[in-house]
Amino acid sequence: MSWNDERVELLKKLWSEGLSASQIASELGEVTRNAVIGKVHRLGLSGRTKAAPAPARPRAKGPEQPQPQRRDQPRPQRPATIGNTALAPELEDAPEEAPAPAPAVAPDNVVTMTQRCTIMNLTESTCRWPIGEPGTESFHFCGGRSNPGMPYCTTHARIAYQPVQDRRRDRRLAYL
DNA sequence: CCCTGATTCGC
DNA sequence: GCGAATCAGG
Repeated sequence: MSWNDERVELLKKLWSEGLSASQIASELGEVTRNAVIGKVHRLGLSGRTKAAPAPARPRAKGPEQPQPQRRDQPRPQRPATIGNTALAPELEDAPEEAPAPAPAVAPDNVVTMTQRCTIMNLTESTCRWPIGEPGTESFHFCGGRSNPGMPYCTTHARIAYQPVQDRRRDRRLAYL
């Protein structure tokens, strides 16, 4: 696959949004993060503004060369939810430790729309129920419509916020 | 060890 | 131009 206009555009967009090269690579598909970084530099949009933690590395190997390039300016703080971190909403005590999308007790809501939300598609109104192994390519979020004030859709909220008394007794845990 | 981005250089 | 390899760091 090559860098057609669409892909370059998406690259620019995502990069400017503060996503990491690997995240962008995953999103684009069929490219490695190296490819993304290389392209980013070629496009001249490196260093999304940032302090200057890395002054300038001449690289240990090979003959040294003058480095005309510069890339340091104050960086604007990345969006709150980046890096494969975060996303665990702090619920008082609901999810315990195993948020298991349990198909066990089939929810009446059969139409749990799984829109395959990636991290960047999450908004205030999208269900943040994690699906898959965090950190892997297939990992995504439910993406259904969340209820006001709640990070999950109705179906997943029911699983996450189980009534105290119910929580006590058995619930078979089943991961997706 | 996981991850970042940066740089070089053979292709 | 492309991107793997490599580097420097968190």
